Amino acid sequence: MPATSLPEDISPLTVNRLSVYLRCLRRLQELGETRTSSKALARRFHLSATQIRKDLAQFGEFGIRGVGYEVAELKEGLETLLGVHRTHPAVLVGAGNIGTALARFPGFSSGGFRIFAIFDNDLDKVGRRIRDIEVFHSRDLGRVVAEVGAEIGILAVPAAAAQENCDALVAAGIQAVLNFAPVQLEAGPAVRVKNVDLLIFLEELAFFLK
Amino acid sequence: MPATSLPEDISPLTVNRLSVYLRCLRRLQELGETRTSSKALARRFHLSATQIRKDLAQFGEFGIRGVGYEVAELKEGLETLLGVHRTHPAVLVGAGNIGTALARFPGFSSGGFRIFAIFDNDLDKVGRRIRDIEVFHSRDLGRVVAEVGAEIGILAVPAAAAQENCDALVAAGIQAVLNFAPVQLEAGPAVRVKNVDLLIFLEELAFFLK
DNA sequence: GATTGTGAATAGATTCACAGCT
DNA sequence: AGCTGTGAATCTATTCACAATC
Repeated sequence: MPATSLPEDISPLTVNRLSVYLRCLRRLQELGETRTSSKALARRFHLSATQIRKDLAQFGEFGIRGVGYEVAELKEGLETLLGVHRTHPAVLVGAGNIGTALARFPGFSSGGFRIFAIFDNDLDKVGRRIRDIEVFHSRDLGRVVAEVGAEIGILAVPAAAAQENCDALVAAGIQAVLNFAPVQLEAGPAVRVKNVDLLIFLEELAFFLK
Repeated sequence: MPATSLPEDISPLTVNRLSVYLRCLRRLQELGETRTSSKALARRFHLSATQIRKDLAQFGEFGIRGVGYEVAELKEGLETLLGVHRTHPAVLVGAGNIGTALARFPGFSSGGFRIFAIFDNDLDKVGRRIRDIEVFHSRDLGRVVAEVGAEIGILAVPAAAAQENCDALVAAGIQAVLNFAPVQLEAGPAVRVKNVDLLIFLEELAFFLK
């Protein structure tokens, strides 16, 4: 029986691993497996069995001692924990290369997120649609964010425009920002910001090249 | 005087922060600042002054006690440490949404990386060019990777095709893989893999929404 | 007999506090 | 006087080892 209580201090590292576990369970379900164990998951997906158990233990008891975990049950438990059992409304700011790719990315819609609007200040793009999502002018950001009740803002604008667009998102009441621009954004403490800097990923790889 | 010695056990966390510091220094240089200090950096970019010093200390002495750091000198030191003082040859596998956006992304070329070839198995795409980079058929991956001497492979293919393409990259002698597919890849211990899963980023944000 | 869940032990990362330079 | 570089102290994360359960 999943308890799904929500303790206060959970590390992002743990949360990221929960996402990984969720992927693994979805994969097992595709393969028709109905039951698993921390050891089986660890072996197959190169994880740590102890860590899986410790991570889950923070949220309740998901397994049966001596037996293991019910795949469907644990999967649903993780979906609930991560909050992807419902769909989160999001908006995308920036309809350039990366923004367009994100708008077309099918994974979001099937994974608990939906982009309801795109913003750009290029008048050639305003009014067009990317995958059925309308592109609005940036000046309408506040209004549209409120209308669609967006919780998450995805920032895919040039570095120089990132802070002002972040400010606009925050002013419009957004709660979390996924930022693809290579700048350290300044948002209030109430807004969670996650930075995704493609160059930093490559630089990490470059560092470890011998 | 930068020592730029290379100790053996450096954490990826440290390396990512070095990348952040490098961005900060570039920004200061744009603004015409010629000298800075750990405290000044920390205040301006919301970092930890002690941590900046500790991170740098692992690689030598970059500053002057009582004075601070020379912006240009520290910037170059970090570029050398991260290995971006030279350009790393890379290839991109997958010319779909994300692959195309990556190929067009100007940041790579200006940041120490260059994509020399794109691979796809869609014959409609083979032979075309994206931003002057030729799209080859995936069957030519081994030959072309060897020809251009690619060190880094960027994987932007569907999940189901990720492992086989990773295998092909590894067989061709690639040393590091940046993987955008939502799968835990199996590469040898000699190959460094960095996973970038957009859904996991959003799930982290979703978790922390109240 | 097998596996979970967990306190204790270990390893790793960050912060503190100050000696050592300029 | 002010800042770097660093050992010591603290905090965080992971792993070990085993009691509890099926």
